[in-house]
This record gives sequence, structure tokens and C-alpha cells, in this order.
Amino acid sequence: MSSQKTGFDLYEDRSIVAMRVNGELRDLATTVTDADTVEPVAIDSPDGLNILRHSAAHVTAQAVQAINPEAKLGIGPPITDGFYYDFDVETPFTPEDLKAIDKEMARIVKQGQRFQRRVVTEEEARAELASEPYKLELIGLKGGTAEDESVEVGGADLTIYDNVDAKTGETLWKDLCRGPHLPNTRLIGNGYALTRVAAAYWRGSEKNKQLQRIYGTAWPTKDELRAYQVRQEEAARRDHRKLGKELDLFSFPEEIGSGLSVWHPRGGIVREEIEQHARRRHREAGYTYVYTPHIAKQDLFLQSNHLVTYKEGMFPPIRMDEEVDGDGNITKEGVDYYLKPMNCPMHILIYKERGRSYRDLPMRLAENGTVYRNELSGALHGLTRVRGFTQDDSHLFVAPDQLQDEVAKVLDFVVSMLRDFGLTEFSLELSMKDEHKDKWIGSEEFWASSTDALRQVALRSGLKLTEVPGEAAFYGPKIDLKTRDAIGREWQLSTVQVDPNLPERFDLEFTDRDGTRQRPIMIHRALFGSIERFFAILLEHYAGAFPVWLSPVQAIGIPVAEEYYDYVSGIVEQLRAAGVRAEVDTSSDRMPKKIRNATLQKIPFQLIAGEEDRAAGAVSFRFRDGHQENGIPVADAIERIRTAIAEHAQV
RNA sequence: GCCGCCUUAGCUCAGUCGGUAGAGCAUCUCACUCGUAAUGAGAAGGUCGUCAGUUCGAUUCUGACAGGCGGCUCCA
Repeated sequence: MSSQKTGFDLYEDRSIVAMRVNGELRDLATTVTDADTVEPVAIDSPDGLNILRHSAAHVTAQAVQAINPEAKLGIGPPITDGFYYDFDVETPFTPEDLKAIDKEMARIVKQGQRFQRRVVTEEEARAELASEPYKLELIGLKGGTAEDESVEVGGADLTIYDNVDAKTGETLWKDLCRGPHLPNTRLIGNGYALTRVAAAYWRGSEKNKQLQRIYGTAWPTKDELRAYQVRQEEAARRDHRKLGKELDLFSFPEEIGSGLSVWHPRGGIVREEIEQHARRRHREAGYTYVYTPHIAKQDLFLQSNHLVTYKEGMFPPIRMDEEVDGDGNITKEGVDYYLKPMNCPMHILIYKERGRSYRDLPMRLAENGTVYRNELSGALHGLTRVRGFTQDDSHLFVAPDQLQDEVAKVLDFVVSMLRDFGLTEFSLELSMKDEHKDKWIGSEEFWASSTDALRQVALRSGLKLTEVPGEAAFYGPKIDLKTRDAIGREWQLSTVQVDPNLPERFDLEFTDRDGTRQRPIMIHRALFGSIERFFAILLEHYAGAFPVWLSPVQAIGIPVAEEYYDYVSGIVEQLRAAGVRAEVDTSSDRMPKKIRNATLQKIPFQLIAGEEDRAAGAVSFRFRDGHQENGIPVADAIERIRTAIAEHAQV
């Protein structure tokens, strides 16, 4: 009984929008037999969402071409939470265009057009898509390596999807596409939105023409769309650039330059707490802090090879000591100095200052080293992408047989430190060498052993591990640690890289037990990545409401009326004596206004006192969320605040 | 760097189809002396990002530059 059926016959449930036939994603209209293994794909599954978003991208393109038939199609894949479609158009899209496109999409969606798959030969495709130069280019790419596989031409066959009027059967639009797609456009109608327009280079290369990209989002239901939009609003509410201004933490004065931050007193307090805590933990873990300059002669960066492999990332040189005569002839040659883009060469020089013994290893040098990188102006973003930033950088020099143990220590250390700051969810990414690229240097044995060392450590940590071949640095494997913040976003923080290359380049040695000279291996380790960026991540994670120990102002005294200033000041004095960052609000505002201000400033403890509290030798707490605890004896209140600080508590 | 958009008071934003500008908050003064998210009144505050060009006249139009925002690219 090898009866032939389609997915429509197999699945009555309308939420099944596609199926996996023998592991391959297919349209529901695909004919299957009993011999095939068939699994349903629901619209709210990861596969289903991709299909939904990919179909939404098609409808966007159809709408664009309905409005402007001259628009040439680029690609239109699903992405996280949405999709985009690239177009080559004479004039870039405006927000008004977006509205018109959205309206046209609504019309198409409502029509319930069917997505119909059709296998074509390359010649047929070329003929049908003669006016779509980018699609023709994609057809030309088909048959390339698996890496180039795309939503357009990835499959075994070349296929075109026709958008067909459900009633008349008329083909209204078509696009080169691998599919699969939703059965019809109506399924998109429950929750889609166009979000923004931007330019993007064709096929991701800046050598190519820039196309105009329309981004959108699409969800199975209106509620999910709304939930997504609320998440976006929540992210905007937590934006560290906005909070940084509101809470008076840092700024980027135009007079100083793009991507160069200054830290205001309140931001400085938070940063200082972060740094001091980290310093203490580092010392306890056997690290030694060093200090190095921000600038060095060209030769250093030639020897480290940064001026070869990282030149575009470096600021242009400063020429020193050059002398020129009246005619502009150089009478004395100068020397070029560069701002350091990384700390490693400096730390290596500290290692090299004297002969090292196996007894010196592992040698753990740490520095909060400020580095400067010539980032493209368009890449700058708040504190997370800047031109001057401070790495909490460590370089660990180890004997080869110490590598695995030391990496294990580093990883434990990193995770426990991040936990101190209230981060709880971590995952690891092991970046390895692959067979495709030829950028790798070093021996097979080194790669095999060091990669395995990292893998063993990662597995032992119990954290979720993803292995990514091909992502390693050219000289060695690395482990990156990612964390998830309070609203579920992933941030890459720490990185641990194994490097035999710089020790080689700088001819580093140590004398082993047997008197022979051996070469150490270097481990590069950034824990916060960049202190500025880590601060921004914490700021967004806590939405500005830091745990008490990190709060710029930990307690604020609010007298009910002027008469109680002295009483409240007395309490605040005691708090200060106990090491608490406490202030009194002596402004002429009325009490409710002071509460409002303190709440907006996200101060964890508001200490309110009037006649009742004074008479009782007590004080009342009000917290950021508005709840209150009245009549707490002063000594108890002070103790509670001290405890909250010591325990890194959130209140 | 590239594409698009933006830049008006300390902050958030109106506004001028070319005739040098306005609100709320913040600041300052005065009055009010008050128990859990904005008391009231008044004052002060801006060569409308910078530099050119067009014009009798530019904050407004044009251009360049700087800075910002969303992307591309890149990555801490």
C-alpha cells in the first residue's frame, strides 16, 4: 500500500506548515509515500518560525515590486526574530515607503496567495529571471561549496516559487527560492511588522554595491508579535546610553572625539567598585598587577606582528624626533610611535626583562590596560564599541605541560568572578581550526593537544559547549564565554586564547628542571573583555538598579520636613562612618518629590524620617519598587544596609 | 569607511512654507513646613552642531566637516 499523499492529507492541524521528509524540509504540498519518514513542522517550532519569516520576506519583496517594478531583488532570508530582504533601487526607501509596502503586504496576505514550488532547469531559471541580475549571479554560484549554501539556491534542484492567486490560479509573482514556504500568505497575517531600513553590501562584501535592506519581524500570533515588541521596548528602556545620561554615569564629549568616554563621579564609583573587587580576586588567585604605557615605538608592533595583522585596527603613527630643514628635507629621521591596540607585547617585555625559570611559571600578569583601536566611525556604539577602552587583560606564561591545568583554573576563576556580579547563565564556545582555511600556523600536534586541553576543561566545567571549527585565532584555539542577561540577551564577555606564536616571535624562554631552555606558551585572557563594555552590560542587565554594593549612592536620607534634617543627617553620618555611600536630600523639594527623585535615580535604600520615627529612634525604609518598611530602629537599619552591601544583595 | 536619517536652552522635544525662537523638566529666588513617585509663583537660560555658499536678510535653502542614531563591515 504505497499510497501517495501530501502533507495536507497527513496533517489537518492548521499549525503544521511544513514537514520533514527523510530529514529534509518540504512544503506541505509535497507528495510522500509510505516509504518516507515524515515529521510535521509546526509554525511555532524553530523550523516553522524560519519558514514563516522567510515567507514574510517573500511577501515583502512582492509588495516592493508591486509598488516599484524596477526594484531588483537581492536575497531575503530569515534571521533571529525576523527577516530581511535586500533590493537594488534607484532611491533608498523612506519611512513613508515602508508604510506603503506594509499596506501592500497586508493586501497580499489577505488574498491568501499560495506559495507554489516549481523545479526549473538552469536555462529556464535564467530566462525567467533575466531582469534580476542578482538572482542570475546566485544561479551562477549554485554548485559551489556547501559553505555558500543559501535560501535561494541551496538545494539539490533549482526551484522557483510562484505566488498564486488562490481563486484564479494566476501567478502574481515569483522568486528564485529553495523553500520551503508556508502553504499560503494568510498565515503571515497574524503577526508581522516591517521594522527598519538600512543599507547592506551585496553578499556582505564592502567591495560590492550597497543594496537597500528592509528588516521585518514575523510571529505566528499577534500576542507573540506584541511580546516581541515589548521586549524591544524593554531593551530600549535599558539602553546603557540612555541610562548613562539619566543616571549621570558617563558621556562622550564631542570635543574629545568619537568613541572616547569620560566617567562622571557616579559612574566612576561603580567602575571603581568593579575594578577593586576584581583586583582583590585576582591577587587571591595568584595574579600580579603590572602597569604599561599607552604608546610604543613601531618596532615593538612589528615584532609582535600587529602592524601586519592588525594595522587597520591601529591609530595612525605619531612621528617623533624628526627634523626638517627650510626646504622640507628631512635632516634627521624620526621614529613612529603607535598607540597600543593590545597589551600583550608590553607584558611580554616584562617577562623578557630577566631569565625565567620553570619555578616562575605559571606567571600571571594582569593589567587594566587601556588600548586604542581605530574603529570605523560607523561601528561605534555607546560603551560597547569604542576607540579607547580598558581591557582587564591577563597574560599567563605557562610551561606546555601546565597548559590544561592553568586553563581550567582560568575558566573557574572567570565564571566565579562573573557570578560575583550577579550573572548566572553562561555558555562556552570552543573556537577551533578547520580544514578549509589556510590561515593556520603551528604544528598539528600543538593544535590537537591544545584544542583537546581546552575541550577537556570546557566539558569539565559543565557549561553548555558549542564547538565552532574555523573560528580560532590563526595561532591557536580559544574558548569564549557568553552570558545571558536579565532579558535573555547573549553577550560575549571573556575570552581565553592559547598562543604559542608570540612566545616564538619574541623568543621567550625559561630554564627547565634539567637545565634546558624551553619555550613557554602564552594564554591571553580577558575576563570582562573591556571594562567599559562590561559596565554597559551590567547597567543594562540591572536596568540601572544595581545591587547595593555597586550603587553609586547606596542610601539617601529623606526628612519629612525641614525640622527633621538634623535627625536624618545624624543617621546618614553613622552610615558614612560605617562605609556606606549615603547622602541627605536637603533640597527644597517636598517629601513626595524627593522620593520620586530618589526612585528615578534608582537609589536602593531611601531612609525616611519624620516625627514618628524620630520619637521612636527609628527610620523608615522605602525601596526602588515602592514597598516600605516603617519604624526600623536606627542600629538595625544600619546593620541591614551593611549586610546588603557585604552580601552583594539586590534590594 | 559605506548607505539612510538626525543635530534648536543642562535634559526631553515643539517651531519658523527665508524676516535671529517656544514648552515641560532641571537651575536660581520667594512663599508653603509638609509621612511614601512631581506644592505654588516668579526669574534666568539659546550667534538653532561648525564652516562656507546662495540671498537685502539663513536657525530655515545648498555644500563640506564634526557628532549622533539604524544598518553593512568589524569585534572587546
